[in-house]
Amino acid sequence: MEPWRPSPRNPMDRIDPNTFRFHFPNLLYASGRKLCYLCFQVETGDYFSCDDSDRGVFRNKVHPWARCHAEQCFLSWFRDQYPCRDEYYNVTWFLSWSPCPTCAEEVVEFLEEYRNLTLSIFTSRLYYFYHPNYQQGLRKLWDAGVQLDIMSCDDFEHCWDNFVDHKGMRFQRRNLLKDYDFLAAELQEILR
DNA sequence: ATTTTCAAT
Repeated sequence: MEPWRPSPRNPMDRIDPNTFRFHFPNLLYASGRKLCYLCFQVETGDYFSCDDSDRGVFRNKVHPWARCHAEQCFLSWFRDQYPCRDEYYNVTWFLSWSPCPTCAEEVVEFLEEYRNLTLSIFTSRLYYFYHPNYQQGLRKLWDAGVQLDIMSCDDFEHCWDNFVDHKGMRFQRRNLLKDYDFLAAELQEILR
């Protein structure tokens, strides 16, 4: 039987403001956030100019026969969209949940394919951070040269401006930074 | 501070 492979799908353009406010806060107790959002930007070439970056949003897919984490959706989309492996790429992710160990492995393989690609991950929350194998997944990313950080106020504002269908509404931090300090300390501890 | 989270005993 053929293993199921996630097929590239088009990313969303923008997230609904309420979806952003529900799914993105730095919460330690993130009850009900049973989805993961990934906002990305891809800059190409020698000059990483922000003006012509490719942007979009992925969410994990759930099918009766298979699942696809948001990161896997991105990776398969990227391989399809940017087949050139030698080009210089600067990729940034803003994630609502940090990658699971499987996705971390797949990202490391992806970075081995694209030798001139740099990846920065800003995550709002740490997914199962107290499980050793999840911690190890994050360390593998770090060791592979991925920049890893907890989403800060500036990151939230950047996402609001670029990935949220804000219809002119001004950015408000509200509870977005609620457990930032705890999560940032925890991430430092994991990567130490 | 310590838990239920890329849904499902």
